[in-house]
Amino acid sequence: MIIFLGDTNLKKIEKFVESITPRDDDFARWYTDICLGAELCSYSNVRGCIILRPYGCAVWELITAELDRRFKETGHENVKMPLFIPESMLQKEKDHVEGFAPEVAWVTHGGDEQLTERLCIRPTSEVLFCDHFAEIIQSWRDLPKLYNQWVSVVRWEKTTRPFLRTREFFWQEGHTAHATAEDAMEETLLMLDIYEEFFRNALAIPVLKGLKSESEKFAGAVRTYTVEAMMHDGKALQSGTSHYLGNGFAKAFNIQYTDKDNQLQFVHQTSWGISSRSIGGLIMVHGDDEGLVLPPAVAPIQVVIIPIATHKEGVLEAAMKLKGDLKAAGLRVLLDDSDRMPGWKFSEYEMKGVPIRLEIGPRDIVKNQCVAVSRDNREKVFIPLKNAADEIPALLAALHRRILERAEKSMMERIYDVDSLDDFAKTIEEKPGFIRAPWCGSADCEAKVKELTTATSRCIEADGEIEGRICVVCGEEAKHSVFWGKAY
RNA sequence: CGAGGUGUGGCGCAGUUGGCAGCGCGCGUGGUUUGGGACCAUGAGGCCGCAGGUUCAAGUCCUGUCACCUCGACCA
Repeated sequence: MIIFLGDTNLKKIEKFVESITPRDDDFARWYTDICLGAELCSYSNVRGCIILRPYGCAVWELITAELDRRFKETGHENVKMPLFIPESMLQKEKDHVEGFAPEVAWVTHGGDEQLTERLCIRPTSEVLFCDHFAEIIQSWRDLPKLYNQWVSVVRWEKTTRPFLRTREFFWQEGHTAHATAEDAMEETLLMLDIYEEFFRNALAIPVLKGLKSESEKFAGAVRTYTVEAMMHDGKALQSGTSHYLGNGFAKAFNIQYTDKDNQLQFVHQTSWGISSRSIGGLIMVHGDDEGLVLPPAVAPIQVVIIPIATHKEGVLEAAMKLKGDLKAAGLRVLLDDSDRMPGWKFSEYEMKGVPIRLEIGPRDIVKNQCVAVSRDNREKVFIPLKNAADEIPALLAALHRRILERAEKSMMERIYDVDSLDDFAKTIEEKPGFIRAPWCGSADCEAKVKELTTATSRCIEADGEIEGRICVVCGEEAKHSVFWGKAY
């Protein structure tokens, strides 16, 4: 049988061939297609490492700028610690070294010569900061020390995915030392709040905030708090953590100060971090079948201007004037006057998640207007050229609100309350999302949930309702209300 | 770490029984186009992952090795 296809069908087929994998057909492949297609990153020749390409790097730089500003506003200072940790130093805190040992990369040689002591490539820098704190802290007047660093760290992961789990990743790690446990706890919670605020207001990602269970907490911490986001496929992404370290590290590293009564005291510490993994979150929360959708705060290009029929009288001039107006208004603008077809450019910048597209062609110039199209809903509005600089910021703000609201609705609608383990297993299997269920607090029950459902405890709900409720596993009195989910 | 898969122009792939290394996209140049991924013409681009072996002859067969991908196990 011979099938004749009309022009329209041929076009559709061509487009289908060139487009990315539909999100709901194969989420994992869709994710990878976006990472590569939006030119965020490339695979490198070392397994588990990625090359951050200019566009992806620009997103990361905007993320770092947003966070760094918040850190500075709350009195933190940036430092840079070395890349290497001597093996003996790493081993000073027992829980810590046990937690990280399986994924540490080692340097054994300098040139041809074997080192007398192996050097670990930092998987995190607690011990480096501790060693340094011990040296610089003597008096209560030296406290608090509020440090942060922007570096990359290495964890020799076995299964890797771009941004979500790479062997080397970029992050910030805050490390602070305080006179009292109360001060350290206050810092721990302050940074957690800053993370939550950052995710909402910069990345338009809603998060659940809470305490990690004993088995999920950071190696060496007394308490670990987390912000957890829900991805489009219902899985959880641990997006930022804030640890209250107590004085365990201080004792291991002898970080002491003299208080006002001339007594020697150990400091109380915190550490907290957000990584380039958050870019993966951006993709998986906001992206759609056309590609990435970026919230304006971290969009390297907030507005792309696409002139139509650039050879026609006045088009390019009007586009350049528009670009100048928008730049003067403080927006990040790109004018694409390349000789690509307009349709090609539309698809390209949708793939890259540019929030607003402005079209300006001969028909608009006659009317002294341009066409603005929002990335998330493709809504078109006509804007008089002289008003563009005033009206675009409002469009950007509206886009941020819409994608945040949509993400919030999507998360809230997919948190399911269950009261039995059967119901738990059935729900997590049939309805991707989070489970909220009471828990007695025992590690055995927690492990049993994981074994039966593959879901792990994500965090303990702050003011969870547990009055009169029982643990979904053992039936004992519930101590906590816990959010559970399958996690990246 | 276990199972599977893949290595051939920049990318995606084909390459039969061993016999001149090809196709699509992309890229360069010239021109026509331009409101949802244009078209014509004309060019450039290769140690077939790497190392051995068999053969008159290897992208193709054999042995080894390396890398990457997917799914598991593991993983603050």
